[in-house]
Amino acid sequence: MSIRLYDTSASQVRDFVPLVPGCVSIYLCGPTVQAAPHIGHIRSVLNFDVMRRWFAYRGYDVAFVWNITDIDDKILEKSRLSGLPWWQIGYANERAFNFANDVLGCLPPTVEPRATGHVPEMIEMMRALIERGHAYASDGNVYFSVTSFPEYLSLSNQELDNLRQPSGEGETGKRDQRDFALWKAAKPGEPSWETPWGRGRPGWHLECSAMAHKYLGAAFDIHGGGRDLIFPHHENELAQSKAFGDDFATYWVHNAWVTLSGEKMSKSLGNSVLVSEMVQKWRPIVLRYYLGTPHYRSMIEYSEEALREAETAFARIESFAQRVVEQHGEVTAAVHVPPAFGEAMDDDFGVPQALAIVHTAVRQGNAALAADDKESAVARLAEVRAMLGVLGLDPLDAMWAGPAQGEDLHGVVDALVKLVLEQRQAARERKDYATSDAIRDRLTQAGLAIEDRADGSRWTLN
RNA sequence: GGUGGAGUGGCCGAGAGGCGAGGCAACGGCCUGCAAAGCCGUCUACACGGGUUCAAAUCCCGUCUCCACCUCCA
Repeated sequence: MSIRLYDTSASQVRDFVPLVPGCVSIYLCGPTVQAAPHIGHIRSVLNFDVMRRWFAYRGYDVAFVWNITDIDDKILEKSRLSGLPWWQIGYANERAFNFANDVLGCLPPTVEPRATGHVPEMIEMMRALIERGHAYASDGNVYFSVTSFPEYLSLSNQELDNLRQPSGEGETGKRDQRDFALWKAAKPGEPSWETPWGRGRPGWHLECSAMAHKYLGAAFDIHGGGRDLIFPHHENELAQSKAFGDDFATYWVHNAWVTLSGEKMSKSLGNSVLVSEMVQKWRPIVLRYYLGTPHYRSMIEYSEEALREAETAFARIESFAQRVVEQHGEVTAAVHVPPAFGEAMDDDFGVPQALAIVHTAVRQGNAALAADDKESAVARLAEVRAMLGVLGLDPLDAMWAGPAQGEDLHGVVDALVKLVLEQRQAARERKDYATSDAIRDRLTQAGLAIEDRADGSRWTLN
C-alpha cells in the first residue's frame, strides 16, 4: 500500500514512489518576509506539516526544506517608506512566521535557508544558464529566455502565446517581454552583491532553485506551496532548474487558500486575518483543528461561526480524552492507527475522512465510558491519540500543555473548587437544591463548567 | 481572451457509478433532583436542463453562478 498524492504537473493523483527508498525530500516555498503571517500562510505550513507527519508515520525519513525569501521588491519598498533597514523588516517578519509555526504545533523544518545567504549559489546557476544559452545579461540584469526552454509553461498548462505581456516595470533590456528576471541590477540605496554582470540583487524565483539544489540535490521528491504560486513562481523555478540540468521535483503539490467573503486572503488585498490576532481569541489547538482539517486542496471560507463549530467539535474529542484519563489513568497512544484512518490518509491525505474515523472512535469510547467498560474506553483513547498525533492535534500531547506556572495554579484551583463542590454535595444530599444550584451558578459565572457524575462532580474550565 | 477550480441537507464539510462520511445546530428519547456531559433516534442533500446506464451527487453534452491564476501572492 502506497501513499497517493495529487501531482499538479500530471493533473492527477499518482502513487508516491520515492527517489530513494524509505526517504522523502520536500521543498516547501516559505514566505517572502514582507509582512506578518496571516491564516492563509499558516494553512500552507499546516497542510505540509500533516503531510510530513504522515510520511514519517509510514516509515519515511523526511527531509523538509522551508525557505525564507528575505529580499524582494516589497521588502525594499517598505524599507524605503519606513526608513527602517530592509533586513530589520525581513527579520521581524521571519520571527513572526516562526512564532506562528511554533504556536500552531508545526514541526521545525530540517533546514530553513535564507535567500540572501545563497548568492554564490545563484551566481553559479546564472553562469551555467548563460553558458547554455538559457539566460543573458542586459543592463546589469540577468534574464531567463523563456523561448530557449520548450517545456516552459508545462506545469501551469499554458501556451506562451496566450500569456499576457507583463509590464516589466523597471526591467529594461529584455529580448522578449515574457522573459523573467533571475537577477536585478542594483538601484541607488538598495542592497547589492557583486557579480560578473555587475552589482545587483536576486530576482524572485532563483533563490528557490538554488536552495533546493543545495539542500536536496539535483532531484527531490516533492515541491510544495500555495496554488497561487504555480504561475509564475513554480513555473519559473522549474524552467531555471531544468535548464540548469537538474531533474528537480518529481511531484508538485499545491494547497488551496483561505478566502474571506469569497475572496482570497492576501497581503495585497488587505483582507488578511493575522495569526497573531487569531491566537489572542482562539486556542492554538482549535485554530489548528480549524485550518488543518479541511482537505488541503479545498478552499477554506473563513468565518467565526465555522471556527466556533470547530471549537465545539474539538472540545468533544478533548473532553473524551480527559474523562478517560480522569477515570482510568494515563493512556499512551497506540502504535498503529486504525486501518481505515490509514487508508484515508494514504489517499491524497484525506484528513476529513480520517477525522470521521476519529469521531467514530470517540463516540464508541464515550459509549464504553458510559457502560463502565474500561478496557474498551482505554483502547479507543489509545487509538484516538495515535490518530490525532499524526494530525498534530493530540490534546494530551505535552506540546499543548500550558506553562509550568499554569500547572501549579491548576492544582490550587482544583483544591479550592473541590472544597466548594463538597459544600454543594452536602446541600444536594439534604435536598437543598436551591443552595446547590446557586453554588453551581456561581462557579459557572467564574468560568467553570460543572458536571455531576455518579461518582462525584467534575469541573472544567469553560 | 487563455488556463484551472468550485456549487452537496438549516450550517460547516467529505465522497466521485450501487453500500445514508463526519461535525455543528434543531427536535424527540434515555440518563439526571434539575442541569451539563454522554448515548440512541429524527431531519435521506448533491446549481439547472438533457443524455448514457439495470443503477448517476459521481460519467457525457449543454446552461447558469462564483472564485483563482495569466510576471506582487501561501
